[in-house]
Amino acid sequence: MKIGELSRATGTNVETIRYYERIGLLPEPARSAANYRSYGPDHRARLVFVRHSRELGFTIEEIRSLLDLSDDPTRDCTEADRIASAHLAQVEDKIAQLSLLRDELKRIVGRCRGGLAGDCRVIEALADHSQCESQH
Amino acid sequence: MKIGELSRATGTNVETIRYYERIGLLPEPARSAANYRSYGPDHRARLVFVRHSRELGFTIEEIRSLLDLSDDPTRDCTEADRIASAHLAQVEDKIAQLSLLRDELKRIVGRCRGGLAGDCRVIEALADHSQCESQH
DNA sequence: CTTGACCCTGTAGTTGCTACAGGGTGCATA
DNA sequence: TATGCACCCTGTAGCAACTACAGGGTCAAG
Repeated sequence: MKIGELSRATGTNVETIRYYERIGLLPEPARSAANYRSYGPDHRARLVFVRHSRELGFTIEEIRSLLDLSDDPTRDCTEADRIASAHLAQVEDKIAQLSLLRDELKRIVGRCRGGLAGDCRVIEALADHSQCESQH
Repeated sequence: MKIGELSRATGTNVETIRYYERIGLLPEPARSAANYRSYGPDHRARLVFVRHSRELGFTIEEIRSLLDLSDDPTRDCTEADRIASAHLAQVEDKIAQLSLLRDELKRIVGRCRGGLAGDCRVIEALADHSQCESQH
């Protein structure tokens, strides 16, 4: 299949596929006589793996490690679990941090009475960290 | 005060202060005879405003608008409330999205029995989106 | 007089793409 | 046969919001 077909089959931008190849996440595919990239089911499966991992928020480097593991089925797989666990912890941290942030924003928003900017509670709150209840 | 003092006073990297100046978020300060930047309380207050807004996740462009409002106290301030509300909505979206993600990751993590990568449930789950319960 | 901490400008790197510019290929239609 | 259009190629530059140098100047203490 050509790059456009792979793009449609996986919901991945054509430019992104070429980018993944450039950074070595996808192997260089065979080329047609016209120098067009030609992909098979293995390429497709690998790209699906990459996209799915990206959707789950893994970084390119994490995905690289996960691909290395999956390329060598004789390796110990606790490493994969370690990467995923570390990522889960990061996501949970991020949620906690955003929740604090949301609470502060809620307190700030809606204090506006529609008056002049000079009296605006929103702007005042941004200028003065001590009005915040938490370390965000 | 010199840039290093302002840096310590606000917990902002020196390079970041110069960056804010370059993109027009902070005004160009006066210079000493040795061409050192020289800041006063107004600069400091403005930088505190910027940093606090950044900590709350506002983009530079949003901060630019908020600073414009705060620079002209006769303007209507509903705009400030609108920016903050839109940002709050974005944060809430992000939290919801990360929560889905966290749930999927939790299901994936810990399925590893410490065997070989060839049988790894973690890697398998990443390769196969259909094992997921939600659209993430 | 030298050491070290600070300051300056300008540029390049980071992450994960995305968007051209400027060209070539391949197939259907007039 | 011409020509239009969708697709493909490479290479480079842009995005956000910084961060990290390189290569130089300034200043006070010992």
